[in-house]
Amino acid sequence: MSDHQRQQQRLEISRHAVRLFREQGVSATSGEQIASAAGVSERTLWRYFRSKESCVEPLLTRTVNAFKDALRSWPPDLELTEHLDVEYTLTPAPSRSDIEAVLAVVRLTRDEPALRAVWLVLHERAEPTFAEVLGERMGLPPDSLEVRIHAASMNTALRVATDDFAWAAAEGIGPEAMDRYRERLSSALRTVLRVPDRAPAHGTERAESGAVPPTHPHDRPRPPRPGA
Amino acid sequence: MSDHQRQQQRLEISRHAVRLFREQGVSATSGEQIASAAGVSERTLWRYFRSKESCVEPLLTRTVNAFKDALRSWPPDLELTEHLDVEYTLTPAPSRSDIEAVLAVVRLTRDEPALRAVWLVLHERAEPTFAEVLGERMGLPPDSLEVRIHAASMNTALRVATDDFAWAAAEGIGPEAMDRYRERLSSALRTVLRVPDRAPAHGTERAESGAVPPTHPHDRPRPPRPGA
DNA sequence: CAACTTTGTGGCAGGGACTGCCATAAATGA
DNA sequence: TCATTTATGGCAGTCCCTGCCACAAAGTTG
Repeated sequence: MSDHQRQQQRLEISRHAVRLFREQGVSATSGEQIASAAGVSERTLWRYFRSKESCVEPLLTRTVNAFKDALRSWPPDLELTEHLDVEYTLTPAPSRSDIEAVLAVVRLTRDEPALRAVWLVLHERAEPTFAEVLGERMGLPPDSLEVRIHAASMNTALRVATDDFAWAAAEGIGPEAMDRYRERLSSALRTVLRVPDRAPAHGTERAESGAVPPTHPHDRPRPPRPGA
Repeated sequence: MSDHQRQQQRLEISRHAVRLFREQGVSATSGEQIASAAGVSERTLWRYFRSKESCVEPLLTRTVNAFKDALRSWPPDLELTEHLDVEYTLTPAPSRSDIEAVLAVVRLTRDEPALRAVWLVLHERAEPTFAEVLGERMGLPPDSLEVRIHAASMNTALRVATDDFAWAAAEGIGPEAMDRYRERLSSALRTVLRVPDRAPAHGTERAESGAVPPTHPHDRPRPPRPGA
């Protein structure tokens, strides 16, 4: 079986899993349900995914992958943000419904610690790739501390911006939402990369800290008693 | 039962869990073992911890907490790195063996995805605190995108530096190792905060990308077949 | 085409993580 | 001292997930 076929299979399962998670919640969705919805036996489901929650991975990865692709095509003579403005559309590969599914999952991660974990792990896994590109740029080895830090920061900026976007676009995504997203992402990357801004300082893109607060009171060790 | 007592109990269990994880590996350690080692019933173990792996949390949190404390005592007239050099000793609260345990766990996270996940989640949970301090500093609301990004970057820098340290100090930690750690952490934070360096640029603290490479080939979807 | 090997899948059994429920003990307070 | 709350243990049960085996599909060699 080709690697590509396997990926497709995983993606297909992922779509079903996410649909069920959205409809019923994660804990109310059993592995058996996912398996039968995807038309495979439960046994093979566990061969494809190590855990119930990791079923969302193939879909979630798409946001990071889109960024990766954009990064790799980053020409040396351009600002990163400028390049992303034209390149990082996120619309090419994934369909509209896929995007909405991804964003829905991101929102789910707020209250589902296990999903949050796969989201974070998934992002971290992308860091070596970022480090490679940045290392190239900076003329430093990709495994040097400095490059790794920058890569991780970039990663983090991407994550925060995406989180933000997921909540801002909670009800439907129009082109203006996408624009807002790119704008926020650019802003985030700029603060990380500290590219000399043409505008004097801040004041335009931040200010109103609008949108839904994507903070995460989520996890906590979950002790029996919340109060005193 | 006081909150503090509960914390102590959790910490105590955590020590046992980590010891067992180090001795036998995570998967070979059962919840029952942890419970009986800690002298509680399995039932109450699950009341204290939502999962086997999260048992390491109370210990792991100490590194982040130490940083939090140092951050909070950051006087307005000092560079952060200078402040940390004297304040962030990490030795005050936790004992030597605790520190070693923490570092061992951090090393374990390389090959134990579940542990890696709690490590990442734990770090992310600290970001609001960082954001509060930074927001204060920057005169911006703690929930503004810019502040959150900076907080997250700081977080990430701390994580990468700690990871690095855990591997560099794999065999015993002397004072020189601690010094190296602080140095690396300072370096990491400097690249994130981009504080104007007194030295012309780089060239002193990075250069040799020494230490053990703390990259993480760890997770991967775990497909049955690695090759073709 | 036939025999053989390789690879993907399903079924079954089982272990272990985790939860709900109830009984009971310990702590708190009047 | 009694009543109430709170922490714990035991037990049963569910579900996630794995090891094993048997079988089918696909590729390889003669």
